[in-house]
Amino acid sequence: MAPKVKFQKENIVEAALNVVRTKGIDAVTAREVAAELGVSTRPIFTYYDTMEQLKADVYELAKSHYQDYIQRGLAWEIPFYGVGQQYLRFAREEPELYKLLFLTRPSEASGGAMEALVFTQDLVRDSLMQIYNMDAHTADCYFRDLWLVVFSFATLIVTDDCPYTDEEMGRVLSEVSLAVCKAYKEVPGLPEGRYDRDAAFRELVQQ
Amino acid sequence: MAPKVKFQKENIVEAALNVVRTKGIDAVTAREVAAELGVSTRPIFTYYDTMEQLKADVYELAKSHYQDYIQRGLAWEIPFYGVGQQYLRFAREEPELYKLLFLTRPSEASGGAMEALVFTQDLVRDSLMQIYNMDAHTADCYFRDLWLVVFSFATLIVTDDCPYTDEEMGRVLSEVSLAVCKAYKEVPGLPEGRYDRDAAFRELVQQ
DNA sequence: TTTGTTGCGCAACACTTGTTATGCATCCGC
DNA sequence: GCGGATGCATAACAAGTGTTGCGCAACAAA
Repeated sequence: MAPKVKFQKENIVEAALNVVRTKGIDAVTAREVAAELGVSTRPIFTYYDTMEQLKADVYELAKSHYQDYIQRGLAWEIPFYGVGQQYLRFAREEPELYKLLFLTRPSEASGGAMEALVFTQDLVRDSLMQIYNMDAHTADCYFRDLWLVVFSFATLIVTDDCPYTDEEMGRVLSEVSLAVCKAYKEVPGLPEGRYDRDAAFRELVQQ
Repeated sequence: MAPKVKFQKENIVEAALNVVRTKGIDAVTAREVAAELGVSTRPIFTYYDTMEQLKADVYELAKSHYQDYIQRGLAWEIPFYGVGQQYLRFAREEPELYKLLFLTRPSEASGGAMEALVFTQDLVRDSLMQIYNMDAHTADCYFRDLWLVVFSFATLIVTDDCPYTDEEMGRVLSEVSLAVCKAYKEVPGLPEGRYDRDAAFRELVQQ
């Protein structure tokens, strides 16, 4: 009765996400997405009335990729540390998706930075409450410290050549993570000085 | 011999900066800037061959505003703390300029986040070396901690409704600043706990 | 007052965007 | 096979962008 459908909604959203990956959210135009699929612009508008709706779906797909990264971080030996590392990894490997999720205002796409932040905070809070028997408020305070560190690093990574080495970023992150562990677990004595704690952290991880 | 010039280059750059302030850098179009001045688009192109050149000047003007904020921070009782506070103030009062300076890639305008970061780091390093007799590397480490905190807060402020109150941000900032003072000055004993140090900091300031 | 220069308003050009009208070609039910 | 519903390519439209030609009118020198 009708010709077979060549492209599903999924294909279009994935193509649009690939455009974001390579050229950023501003390059997500009807013609650009169509070219990515090797199609005309027509099929896009059989699934979407406006490009805004497509962008909203792209945003959701990007968010689910982000959530995958963070979930994997929870599986690390020290989940608090793992979440931070995975956050940085997301920024390195998917900088344009990072910018879409965290550096654009809600109006332009949907959601906004707050949404992903709250998602992450909920995960970390649950993890801290469960592992360290921490109360919710304290957990949120520690999450805030983690967030301050990794959010800065990640944003520097995606907006410019980051002035800090991966090694330095890892060290600072481990220091913050260690502070959490130290506060709620008896941890082997720390070396003196604020910037030499990574060794102690490695010891802790090896236990 | 010729009609009097109505608009100087300066007027055009300032008008463009006002457009950035109210509608963001993407709204800086020839017609928008002309409307801001109540002129046609023609005068813009007597001073500039392309809009990109105008945007470069706008970027420089925004940077000088930023530098004014930071310079004022150095005049505070505790310059390290003052710089952080002024950085947050800049984000609150000039969010679009902040986004232009710190959340866009170098190619789009000129400069990029690194340029402003290096400028700020130089100022803070000099200040720390002078006041606390700190060596350059240590000063940069402390600057890094300050930067991590305020850069995260500021970026949250301009990209979304920040989940942290001004009071909480000020508290964390004072905590970081206090760590600097504590390391290089004998400071009255700190209350226990990682998140109650603002009282001690206030004491310090009152001395 | 005249004259020549030239800043600027007007309006056009080329281009890119979202969105849509048209018509071809496909392919399921018969 | 085959008819018709319909997915899709083509190409157009309107709106918005940067940029530029045209011509008026202002104004300093004569």
